[in-house]
Amino acid sequence: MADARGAAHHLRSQRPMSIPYTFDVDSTAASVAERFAGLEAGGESGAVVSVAGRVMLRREMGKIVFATLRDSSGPVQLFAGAEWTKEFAGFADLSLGDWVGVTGEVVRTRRGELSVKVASWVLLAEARRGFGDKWRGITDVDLRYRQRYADLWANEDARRTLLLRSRVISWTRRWLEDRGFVEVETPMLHPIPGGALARPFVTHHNALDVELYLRVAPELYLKRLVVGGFEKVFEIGRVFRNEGLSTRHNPEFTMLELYQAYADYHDMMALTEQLVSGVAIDLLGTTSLTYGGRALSLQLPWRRATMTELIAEHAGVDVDLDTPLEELRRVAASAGVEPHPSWGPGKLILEIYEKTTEAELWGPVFVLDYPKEVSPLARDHRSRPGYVERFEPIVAGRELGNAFSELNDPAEQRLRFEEQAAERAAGDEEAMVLDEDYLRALEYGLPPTGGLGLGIDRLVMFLSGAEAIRDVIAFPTLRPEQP
RNA sequence: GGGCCGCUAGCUCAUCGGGUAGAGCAGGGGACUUUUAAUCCCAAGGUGCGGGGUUCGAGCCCCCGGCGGCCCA
Repeated sequence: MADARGAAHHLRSQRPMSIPYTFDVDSTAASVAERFAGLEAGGESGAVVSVAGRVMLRREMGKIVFATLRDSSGPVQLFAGAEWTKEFAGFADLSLGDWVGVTGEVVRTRRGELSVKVASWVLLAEARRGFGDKWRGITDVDLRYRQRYADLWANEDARRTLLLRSRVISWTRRWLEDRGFVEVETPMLHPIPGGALARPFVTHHNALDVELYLRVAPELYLKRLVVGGFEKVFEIGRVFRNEGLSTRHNPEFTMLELYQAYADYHDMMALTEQLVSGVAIDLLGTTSLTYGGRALSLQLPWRRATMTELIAEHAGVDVDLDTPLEELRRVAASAGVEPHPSWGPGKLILEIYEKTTEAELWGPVFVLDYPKEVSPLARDHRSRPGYVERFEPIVAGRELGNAFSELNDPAEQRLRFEEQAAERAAGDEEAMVLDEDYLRALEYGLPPTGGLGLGIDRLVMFLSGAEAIRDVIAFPTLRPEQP
């Protein structure tokens, strides 16, 4: 047990003190600050409060001790003195990180700091490990994510970001419900992975003895619900994609997907820009953001431009589906793409777009009209043969989502699935698998429907200024710690 | 997968032409009745990521591996 002893070496010794099961809190740090904002320096309010939280700083000066307590609302100073604080010596012995409950009068010190003058206090939990450098916090990136519980206390930004995430999700939910959308929950365990071009995680159900897949998207189930009569549905939930980790990718992330009957992708664009600019206005008070040191305006309306137009703008080449394959391959290759022989013009154009254009698109822009070849679930464009009515909203060079006028013709959907099967056979592990039950659902009749998927993590990223997806996820996926 | 950078006390970081390591904070002891990262004194704290090699001697140089970061694919 040499290791255990070594690891425990820096742990503080346990103090014999009984920990109560509850503590009656009647005020938060923020409420104290608000309620007694008018108290003058040296003033005594006469009001007694009970607060609880963690000791963040301590200033000990003999017969008196100042401490900074923080609860989830913020900091407040504690002011203890040998003459008025029960068990003063114990209070003076508190360590940074200890949880305490405190009762006392709200006063303002001579130096003007609003304080709770500790009459009595109780230890609620002992911090047997320190929270790192009290000024610099924890900066080791790996340590921050592995020990998020410590990071969240040590780094205010980390807390603020997760709080914003919570507000974004709750705001979105309310906003959609106000517009008549109904929240639903669909399976996370899929017998057939579908709804996105991505590699799934595989798992096994023992009782049924079948392979199941963690969902890569809820899409196909949500559209089944539209078939079943839910005209406006949405789901906010986790999806899982078996891909690498990066600043922008976590294997599990949160998607908003919504479907609206009788609507098309133009309606989805309007909804997207209203939702995103609305959440910014309501939660941040502005549509003028800064991301990565660069201004980002979410002001409406957002630009709408086709993929081929944008490629022409950014890569200086005119490409289209009737461009000779050889030329598309040449353009792709000169953009640094290694064209696979099985790729048709649509896939080549998409690759060219992703390589030359996407990252250059800063300000919100709807990239319209994707090649049918790469969009197996989107409906044919009403006037551009070979394209579908699909768009991706791009913000700060990243795709924020994906939307289309949904393909609702079961025969056409079957053809698309068969093309996917061919690509899968050709080695594309991200290609979709034919889903007979989904086709059966379409045969019952899916009305014209607009669908949208929005990446909540990415939305929170640019609203919060976080440059890594890990910052907006409480517990991002990490390589397991070595024992 | 490739390139670059990093890994030293619980945390944040130093050190040197190769001579087996130092500070701040935290934690421990002490002083101090209005502090704001309080201050001051004392003591303690290290398998320098792991393994090889070169060398009289390696935290430092070389090789292999591990983990992490950034960039690229």
